[in-house]
Amino acid sequence: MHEERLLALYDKLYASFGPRHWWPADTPFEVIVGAVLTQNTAWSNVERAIRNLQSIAPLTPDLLRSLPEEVLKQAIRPAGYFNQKARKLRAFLAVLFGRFEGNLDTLFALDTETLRQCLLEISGIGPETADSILLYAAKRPVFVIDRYTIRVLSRHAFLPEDTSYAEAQRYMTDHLPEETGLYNEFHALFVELGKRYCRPRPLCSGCPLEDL
DNA sequence: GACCAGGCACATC
DNA sequence: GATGTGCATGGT
Repeated sequence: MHEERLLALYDKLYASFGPRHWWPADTPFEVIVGAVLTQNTAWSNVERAIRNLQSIAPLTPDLLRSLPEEVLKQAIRPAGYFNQKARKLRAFLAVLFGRFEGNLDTLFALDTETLRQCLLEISGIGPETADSILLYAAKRPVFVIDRYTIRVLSRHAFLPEDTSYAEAQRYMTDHLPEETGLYNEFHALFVELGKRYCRPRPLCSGCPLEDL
């Protein structure tokens, strides 16, 4: 029942927007950097920050770790909260180099639950950032919830609008087949709908889901 | 100028 | 456990 309606939503979104080809990044490490930089920030601003970093050298853990504090901050400045985000990226690198030889493959060798806990212990990485890394960088079947996901699901009466992250996540995984590819596309489609039509104001103008 | 954006940590009740 | 606040840039 819930599953049918969710899949109907998915089909309608997919028919409207097509495959989103997420995450918009060239490497798993770039996914991680983008996931931190996009916290409460428009993606267009993150793109500038990532371009700035790439203009210095290919975006790798070693490069990022080698950058002086001020150079890093100035590069990511367009993404906002640059002091905090510089610290968050450094906190991730400290764990990556301290415990996993600076090697993402070594970090990603952990099982999904252990990896999620490991990420959540890093200051600056919360549930959405951790799950984005799990799904889009490590390719694990973990459903990512974000502001748009909750807004779309509540406006279309799947969930109350004050639903917590964990509750929304469980709702999705309880009512969908556990498939990385489905979770990947579905979340990306939520974001696309959210950005285009499901905004705080005006509410739902021209939304392609009106008859859902 | 107000509002919004692919959150999170921390303080406080 | 719920609620409030600071963090910062750039587009609409």
